[in-house]
Amino acid sequence: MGTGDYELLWGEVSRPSRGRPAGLSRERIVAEARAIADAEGLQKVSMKHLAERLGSGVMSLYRHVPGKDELVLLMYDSLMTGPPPIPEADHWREILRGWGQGVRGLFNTHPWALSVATSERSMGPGEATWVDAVIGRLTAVGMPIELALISVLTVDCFVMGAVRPELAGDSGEAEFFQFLADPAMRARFPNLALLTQPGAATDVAMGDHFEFGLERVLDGLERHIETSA
Amino acid sequence: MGTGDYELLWGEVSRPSRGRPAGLSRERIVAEARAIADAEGLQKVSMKHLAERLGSGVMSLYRHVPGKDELVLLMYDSLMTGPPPIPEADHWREILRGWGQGVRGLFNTHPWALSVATSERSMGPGEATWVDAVIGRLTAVGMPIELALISVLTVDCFVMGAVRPELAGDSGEAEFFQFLADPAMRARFPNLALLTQPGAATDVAMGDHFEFGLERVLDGLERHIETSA
DNA sequence: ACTGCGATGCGTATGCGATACGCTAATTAG
DNA sequence: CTAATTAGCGTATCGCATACGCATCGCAGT
Repeated sequence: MGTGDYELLWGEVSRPSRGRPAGLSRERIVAEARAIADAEGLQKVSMKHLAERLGSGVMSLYRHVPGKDELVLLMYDSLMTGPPPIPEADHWREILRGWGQGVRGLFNTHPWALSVATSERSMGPGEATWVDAVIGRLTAVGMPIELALISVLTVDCFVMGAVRPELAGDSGEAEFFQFLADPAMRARFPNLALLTQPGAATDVAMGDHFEFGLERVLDGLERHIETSA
Repeated sequence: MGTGDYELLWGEVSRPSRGRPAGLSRERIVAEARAIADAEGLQKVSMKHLAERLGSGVMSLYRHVPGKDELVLLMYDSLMTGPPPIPEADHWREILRGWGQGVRGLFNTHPWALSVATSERSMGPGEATWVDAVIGRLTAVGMPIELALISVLTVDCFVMGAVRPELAGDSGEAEFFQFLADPAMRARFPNLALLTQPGAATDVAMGDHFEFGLERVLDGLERHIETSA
């Protein structure tokens, strides 16, 4: 992966005038694959299943995408075809907050995207468009461009990390600490046990974990800006 | 996954006195699988390859682990069998910094672990031990326990997000912005183009991205503590 | 020792997913 | 009308996880 993906993501899709015209298209394949992933999970995206949905033969797909792995990369980048989540605000903090929440929303809408995002890959046109846009907006409101880049990266890092527990299930904590039902385990993990005692304010903390963490990251950036100035 | 893993991770490994004694053991299988993953990547961990390494038949493995997916979970949790990365410090900030760096080191030593960590899963005994330990240490130096938990979660989120680009390759930036070699692309992404201009201080920023981000997160937590007090 | 239960080791068979190859069908340039 | 060119896709292959059932091995109880 890594290197060879460049051609795939950035190469142009040729549309020859000669020869048999294409019924399928890379666009349609990627869109249908995304529909499957959204509805049934990335695991259910097989070339066979995909071909059935498209009403075509399995091997026909290979005329439009090099292979399964590459298809997944295309699926991911196509998520960022639309407008980036940049709020109409004039303060960097609000812009980054909106950006972070937008990215979170993306992963919540397309849970399969997280595993793609956290795999080794190179940046595609969609992602580049989005990143370029935020950075442009941040510099427009006065943020130095190097700081803008690293701030976006930092926020993204936090968001990707923080989104995982959300995807694990709404119940969250209940299953997360399931083992603490056993008294022996409460003795083995006394601190975790404290947190699940009746009366502990953990529920609130866990529920708002994303918001809390994001604000802390923004606080940290703010302090850095104040200190540097 | 998710729910059914509980028994696997927390259930006791029976050692019956009757019947034929086991030559293989779950422990040995997991250890060998980890060795393969460390050396050749998680993708190369197949039941066949693993069995060859262990000098056993493929199906013998299934007497000790339920299946491949479960094996991977066991591999991950076994990473946290040793002592947690908690520095001998008395200030929460140093403790969390050391913890964050330690977790980062874990993922750098075992790159395959990141994809497991970012998949949906439940907490195993190893991870529980580590988390219990940090939280205990943080409360010991005066941090409220709810804050300790959410701070650890926040740091973990950042670390997991920030570690990915590191694993992608040492070159990092060069390949990351490969498409910007094309003048047409520099026009299409003007802000990213600025960042790769000769003279831009991006190299430094990207290189220290982890350290920078971690300090920002810690700054954010510090401000929150000051404000709350 | 002897025997039989209870557990392990593992060969074989199955089924699924990805994909290489090569033939067939559909257009269009000349 | 024909040759060139490209898309559609059936068939075959290969790797991988794993269900099933049999053979094997030792200890427990006699």
